[in-house]
Amino acid sequence: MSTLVKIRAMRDSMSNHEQRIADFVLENVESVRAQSSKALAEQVGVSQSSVVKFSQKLGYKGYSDLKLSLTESVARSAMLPKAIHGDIAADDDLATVAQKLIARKNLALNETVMANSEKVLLQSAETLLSAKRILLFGVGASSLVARDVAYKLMKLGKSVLVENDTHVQVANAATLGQGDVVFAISESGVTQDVIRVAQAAASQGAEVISLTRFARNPLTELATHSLFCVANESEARSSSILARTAQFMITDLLFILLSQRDEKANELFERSRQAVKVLRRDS
Amino acid sequence: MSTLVKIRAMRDSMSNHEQRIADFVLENVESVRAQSSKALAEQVGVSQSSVVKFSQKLGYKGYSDLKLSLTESVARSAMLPKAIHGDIAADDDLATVAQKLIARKNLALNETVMANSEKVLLQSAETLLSAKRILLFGVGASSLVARDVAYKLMKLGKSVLVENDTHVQVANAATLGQGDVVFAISESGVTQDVIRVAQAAASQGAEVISLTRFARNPLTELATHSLFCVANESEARSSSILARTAQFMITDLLFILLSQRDEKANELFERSRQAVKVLRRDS
DNA sequence: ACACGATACCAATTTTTTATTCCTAATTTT
DNA sequence: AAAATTAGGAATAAAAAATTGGTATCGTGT
Repeated sequence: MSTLVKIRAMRDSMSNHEQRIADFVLENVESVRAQSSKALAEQVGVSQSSVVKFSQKLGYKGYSDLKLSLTESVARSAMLPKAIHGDIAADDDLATVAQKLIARKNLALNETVMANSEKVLLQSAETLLSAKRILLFGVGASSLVARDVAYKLMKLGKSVLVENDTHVQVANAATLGQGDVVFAISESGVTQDVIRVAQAAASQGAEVISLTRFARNPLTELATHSLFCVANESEARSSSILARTAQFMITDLLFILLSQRDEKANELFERSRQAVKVLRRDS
Repeated sequence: MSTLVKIRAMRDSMSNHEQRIADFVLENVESVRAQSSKALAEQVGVSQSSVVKFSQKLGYKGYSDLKLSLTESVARSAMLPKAIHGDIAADDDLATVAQKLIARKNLALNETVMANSEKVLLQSAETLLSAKRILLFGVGASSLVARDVAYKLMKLGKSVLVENDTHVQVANAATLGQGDVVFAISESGVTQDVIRVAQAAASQGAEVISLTRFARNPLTELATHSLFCVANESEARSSSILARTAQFMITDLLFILLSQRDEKANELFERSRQAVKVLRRDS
């Protein structure tokens, strides 16, 4: 669904007419696929050139390119396990809730993977692998994800900094420089604390990897590598369950990539596992 | 793959030049998708009109239509669950790793739900709902899950204790009594620290909810309500990714059950969300 | 073997579609 | 309020696709 996700993500930063095109496309994907730019323009009530410009603004070469990519994503998403639609309702019974939750998590996982470019993922992995030091952080719920990544990176023998206190974070960031990496996690991408730290680090020459929702936001602007989460968290009830699920998808994926790359990984990992085993027995 | 199948099926009943076009398309699906009829014609060494006729003979409106349908089938087949089975290998490429990871997470989610009895899940929810105080803990990676649950319970207005330091945990447990609940998370179910705390709490009359791997273990023996995770973590490489995924499945499920039950939940939750929003804007 | 119809194929042309350019109006910035 | 940037459309250029018309080729029946 990547193209549709992209359109949805950029919708809010679009102009009047562009939004109208976006809405129409989102509503009528199927019919758009078979229409020419002129026909679409007429239906929406804008000029043909606007449709072409809309396509180009989304990053496509032109309208044909958009259409191609649109059919591609539609075909892709049609192959995904059909999720039970509709939000989890207050009177759903346990089995239904469980089923819906699984379906939604699954959708978040799939869409998150599709929302990210292979290139950026691989580059991020390389960057982390060759980093001298890695500063991880996130605010609120994301801080747990940051901490999880930190544990994993430690297992790989990386030098890692995690810290909840934002003041300490800024202080830490100030000590970073060339060859160091900041991994910033923020669902919204607008949290000031995170931006401040990223800014501090970037200005010292450290690389910044961001993990945010799939939309333009201040954090991605700062980042050297932007990773994205897709979580269609329509209702408040679900808290940030899906956002977290999506974040972990990316961090887990990165971790696996790192393990694959780092030849010493398995050895070191095994050693640390043994150490824990010993501890467990002793205590 | 339907389009490619169709081409292959009709290939034999085609004329000389048409077969040449068919062969080229079958060999170079990817590049054809981006080519115009003229370009394709040149590559194959036939006229542009032949390419159009070829498309029409296959049942498409024209060349563009064929191209669209071609990308569609390619996308479809790319999405087909390829090598779902088998571990993630060191030389799997990114797409494969992602697919396998999703498949494994999905399996963990489903099996975890199936491993738990509805009754225990519902009882656990009720227990948490009516608890005076809730002490949460887990060791290592599980401690993050505990913390996540703590955040969510706080949003619901529950009185929660989370603590990493095991000594403090024991001290905390000692203060618990009738009406209090311990939520203990431990993948193995044998970690001494966890058991000690659970024991202390249980002896004071507090209820114990355990979340462990799906097997008999000391912790479930102690627990009033035993919840289980299923994570087929065959290889070391995956670290505790699947275990964590499974643990979150259960805690997320519990959280939703609680939200459903607690009428005040949405209101309180909304309030806390607003508070965070304000903070964000100020800072 | 030859004529007949059918099909294959291409070049040229027409039609359709797409992309660009250039201009105006609106909006934002200074 | 002036300047600069941006949104959007009309007109046009460019490109691509589809049709046409005609010749060559193939197969079939006589």
